[in-house]
This record gives sequence, C-alpha cells and structure tokens, in this order.
Amino acid sequence: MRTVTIADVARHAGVAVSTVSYVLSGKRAISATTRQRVLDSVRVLGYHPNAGARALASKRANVIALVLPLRAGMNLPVLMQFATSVVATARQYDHDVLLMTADEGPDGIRRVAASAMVDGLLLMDVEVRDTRVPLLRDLAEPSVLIGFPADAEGLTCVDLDFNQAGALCAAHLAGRGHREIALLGAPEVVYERGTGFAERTRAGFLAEATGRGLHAVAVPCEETYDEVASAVKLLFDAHPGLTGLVVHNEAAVGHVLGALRALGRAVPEDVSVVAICPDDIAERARLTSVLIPAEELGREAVRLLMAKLDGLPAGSILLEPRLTIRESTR
Amino acid sequence: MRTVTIADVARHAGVAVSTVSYVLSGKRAISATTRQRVLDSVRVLGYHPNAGARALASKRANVIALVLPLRAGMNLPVLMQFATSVVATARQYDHDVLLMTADEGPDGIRRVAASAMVDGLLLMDVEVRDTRVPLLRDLAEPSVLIGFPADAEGLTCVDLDFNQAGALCAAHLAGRGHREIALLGAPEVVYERGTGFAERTRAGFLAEATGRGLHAVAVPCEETYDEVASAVKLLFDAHPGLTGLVVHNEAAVGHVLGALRALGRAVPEDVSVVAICPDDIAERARLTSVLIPAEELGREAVRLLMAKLDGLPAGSILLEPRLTIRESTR
DNA sequence: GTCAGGTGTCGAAGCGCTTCGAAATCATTT
DNA sequence: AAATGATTTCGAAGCGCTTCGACACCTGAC
Repeated sequence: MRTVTIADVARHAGVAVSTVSYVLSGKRAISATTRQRVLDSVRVLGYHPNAGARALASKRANVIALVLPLRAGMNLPVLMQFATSVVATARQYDHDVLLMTADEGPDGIRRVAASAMVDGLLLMDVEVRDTRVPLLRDLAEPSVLIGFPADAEGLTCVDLDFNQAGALCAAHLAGRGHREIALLGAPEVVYERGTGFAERTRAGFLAEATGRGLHAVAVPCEETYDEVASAVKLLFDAHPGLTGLVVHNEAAVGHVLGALRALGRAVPEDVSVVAICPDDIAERARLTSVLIPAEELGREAVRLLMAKLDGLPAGSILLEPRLTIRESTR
Repeated sequence: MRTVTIADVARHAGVAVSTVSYVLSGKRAISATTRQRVLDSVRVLGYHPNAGARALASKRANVIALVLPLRAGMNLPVLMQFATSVVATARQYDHDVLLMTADEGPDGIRRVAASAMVDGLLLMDVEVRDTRVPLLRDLAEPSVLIGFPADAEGLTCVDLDFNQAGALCAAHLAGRGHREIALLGAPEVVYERGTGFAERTRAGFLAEATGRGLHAVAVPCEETYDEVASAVKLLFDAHPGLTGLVVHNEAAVGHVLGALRALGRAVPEDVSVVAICPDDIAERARLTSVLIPAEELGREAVRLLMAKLDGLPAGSILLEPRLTIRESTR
C-alpha cells in the first residue's frame, strides 16, 4: 500500500500537480469544476499531504512547540487546562503541537527552531531571569511567553492582569462594606527580585482601596505555617479592626485559614478572605477568588503566536481578572 | 542570516554533501580525519539539519505522537509523570514528541500517520472498546498502548502486572499474619465489561491467598460514600474476623477509610489496608500501596516503540508491581 | 478584427536531505 | 609491477511538495 502523493491525485483528476496544490491551498483561483474534480480525487484516494515535503517546500512546518515546566511543584490542573487549550486552539489554526520539557533548556529551543521543526514557540512559566529569554529575543522564530520575565521588552507575553486583580479584590471587599483590609502577598524575596506580578497586584490593591477611602496595608508572606501564622497575628495586632484579607500566595492560603482559626477569627463571620490562586485550590477551600484563567491563557497565547506567524505585530496582553464569589466573603 | 545547510558544511569542510551526511548518520565509514574536519565545520557554522528535508528523504520524521486523554477525571500526577518520562526517553532515542489529545479521535491519528508527521504512536488510557484500536491495528505506523484493550491481539501494550499486584498484596497481608482478608475492587460494571485489569487483580489476589491457606473474598465496590460504606459494613458483617483489606479502586479508597472509622475499626490496629492506586493518593493517606509506575510505564512504552520502529518484534509487557509500606498495615 | 487585460492551468525549478552505485585511493598479494 | 580487494569519498537521483513565470484561452473595448 504505497502512500498516495499529490502526483497520484493530479493523475486521477487529470490536472497538473500544481493545480492540485492550488486547490488545496487556495492560493490561486481555480475554476469550480476543476476544483471539485480535484477534491473528489483527494477523497477517493484518501490523500494526505506529506508534512515533511510541505514543510521543506513552503518553509512552514505548521507545528508549534509547547515548552512546559514538567517538574514537580507546578499546579497540575492549571498546567493541564493550559496544555489542552493550546492543543485545541492550535488545531483550529491547522497546527500541531510539539511537546518539550523545560529541562532541555536553551539548547532544546535552539535545536527545534534551527531544524525548522516548528514555526514558533510557546513557553510557560518563564522565570524572571530566564536563560532562554535572550535566546528567544534574537531567534528568527516568533515566540509567546506565559507570564512576564523581568524585561519583557521586545517579547510577546500573556498573563493575567494582576494589577486589576488586586484592584478587583479590594473593590469586592469595599463593596461589602469592609473599611480596613490587608493583602498578604508573596514571600519577601519575590518582591526583592522585582517580580512583576507580585508588585502589580499590590499596587492595584492599594490604589483601589485608597481610592475608595479604605484603610489598606500590604505585607509579604512566607510559606511555612509558622511564618504565616505569625504574619497573620502581627497583622491583626497592628490592625485590630481588620475585616478583609486578600491572599495572593497559593502556597500560603491554606495556612492563612489555619492561622485565622487558631486566632479565633471565623471566616467569613469575622473576616472575609479573597484569594488569587488556581481554581482547584479555591474550590477545595470554598474561597472567593480570582482564578488563573489557564484555558483563556492558552487560547490567547496561540492566537498571538499565529498572528506573529502571519507577520502581524503582536504586543503583550493582559487578561481581565474575574472574581468567583464563594463562601469566604460576606 | 540565511540558515546553514548541509551544502554549506560540505563546502566549508571541502568534502561532498554525501560525506557530511554519512558523518552525521554514521551509516558508512568515514576516515577519522575527514570526520573530524566535518564535525568541526558543523560546530563552527552552527549547523542543524532541516527536519523536514530529512524526513522527506529518509522517510523518518524522528517524531512520535503521544495521545493523551486530556480530560477531567484523570489522575494528573500520573499523567504528568508519564508525559515527562515519555518526552525524556524519546529524546534519548533522538526523537521528539507530538502532543495530541484524545478528542481528535481516530481522524487525528489517521491524519498524523498519513502525513508522515510521526513515525509511531503512543496512546494512553485506551478504552476497552476503543474506536481507535481497529485503526491502529492496520496502520502502517507502529503503536504502543498503555493499558490493555479488550482484545490486545496484534497490539503492543504496556501495563502494570495487575495479577501479580493482587498477589503481592495478598502475600503482604499473609506475611503479616492476617488469616482472613478481602479485596474491594472496581465497580460491578467494570467486571461486567470484562475489563482485564480488574479481573486480573482479583484472580491474582485470590490465587495467592488461597495458595497460602488464607480465607479470602473479593467484592466489587462502587464509588459513592454511601455505597462504599454499606459494602464495607456488609463485608464485616459477613466476615467478622476480617483483618486485612486490599482496595483496588482509587476513587473509593478515601471512602473506605471513612467507612472503617465510622464502623469503629482502627487502621492499622484493627484492620490493615493495602491500596493499589497512584502514589500521590496513597502518600496523602499514608497507605501501604502498590503504585502505578507512571515513569517506568513511559520509559518502557517508548523503548518498545523504538524497537518496533527498528523493525524488531515487540510483544506486550507487564511491569512488576512493587509494594511501598506505609502506616496502614501491620 | 484586433488588442489589452483577465482567468485558469501548466511545467519546471527548487527546498535540504539521504542513499545508491560507482569512482578514486590505498594497502596487499602474487 | 600488475592485479586484487578494501576502504573512503563522490555525484546524482530522487523524496513530495510549493511557487514562479509563462502560456492558452476567453472576454469586452475599440
């Protein structure tokens, strides 16, 4: 059973090879009758274009690379939703997805790009000082990052709009009548590193709260139970009237609840808690939250990459946060 | 910055294109000096073979497809470990991985296979009556399945040896002096469907227990708390002397522990529990268990696929189960 | 009736690589 | 010194597709 080539289709339809190609790509006008005849032959013979030959001739592989941080410690549901969404969206644009793990590092990226195996790259979870970022910057192949590295200049990134997310949380608490609120953020070092998302959340939170005339503070928050508990205690000691808490630290969120319980403050009766974290965590603890929109992230990332592949300019985009109200705020 | 081709390398090294090719593929002997000269040129010019051209000429894409059931309800850690292991192992064999989701169905498989995009396929979580199985059977491209479909004839499958796993659990309990033990298995329907793994576990369990002169029973087990609780209650009513329990039902294992607590039977003081389930579940509940060896599964699956790609015959294989002793048995 | 300008189709030239057969080179043997 | 056989290298023919320029034909304008 030799595989069917475009020449077989051309012969069967009684046209030239190039005509078949044009029918299939639509890059030149072909009369309706010829067109139909070719399409029939394609179906009858069960023709599928050879990907390698097509890539060679057209310099387009119709494949994008998805570089995932397949290491422990990732939030798996988020990762999965993201990957699923990327594959599905890519298929809509008639592209396939090559899966790579981050541990091949820059070399892996260079390899697949230079071999023309993929037309573009999607990188998830880029670190602030990622060794791959400079590489991406002067790679011929376009790329899109999920999250923002320290210097996003010249790169296309997609992420949740953390500034707005912080503001949204503050606004939610304000709307419920809270007058004194606080943000428990990322660990100290994350701010020191100048990681964008942590700071932006804080800025958005403080600006919104202040704008609405609330009393608001923002403090960093470590991730062990003891540190979280003491941070929470200090916070309430300093601000006894505190009734609203925003937690932007997925590792600490469970501990915060434990600490509140230990302090005898009931949620949501005494204090309302809003989290900014993956949906599964919030769902499990029944927390009002702003979720990480993994599916939308994947969709938008692919959309941007496809635009770049078409030579269109593509700036970074921020996704609008949405609040899901559960049982931890009143 | 034109991309470097094999012709550039040949020119730079002062040899024929074919010589470069042979140096790189090792398919013909090349003298050490020429060889070194070519290799140097490759490095100096930063040459990476064009994947499409290579695939076209050699009829080998050096890519395998990984078809994952990216739907809700999967055990994510297992899936991740598996995917990671597949990618890493494939790289060792100089192959890349094309990620596909099961929801493209048979057409997706036909498409990537016919387009010569991939040389072989790896399918995870094949269902008992999977519409893709007949297709795989008469596909030119080799494939390996994780898990066994109803009729595995003519297919290459990899799975945990559930028969031995059942036996191992029985042996463990026997070794600890338990004389009367039971297996809580999959829901009734799973057995009715004739799903291999459930039955094999039961057979192995019963054979081993009987062989060692124990009193053993095996009952199906649904997955809601109420059904689990009543099944557990019935079991202990019928066999008051029961002190060992094997649970082969990852959805029910939590409920079983709850039901035992409700019955006032302490684990492991009154009854020892062994689970056959993914490691994260067992770990969380501190259960002695036989885990699903995701990483090994991925590695072996790739190994088998590579063997088939080399034209070697490859039968199905069963991985030997291993018991991790935790705090639920004594 | 002729010519400009469309349409629709064809032929051929690659794209960058692998692989086959043959040529060239060298070391042995007679 | 010639012949033999290994060893090493070369040249050229594809692999299946896209794409460019050109050709053939048809239309309508003059």
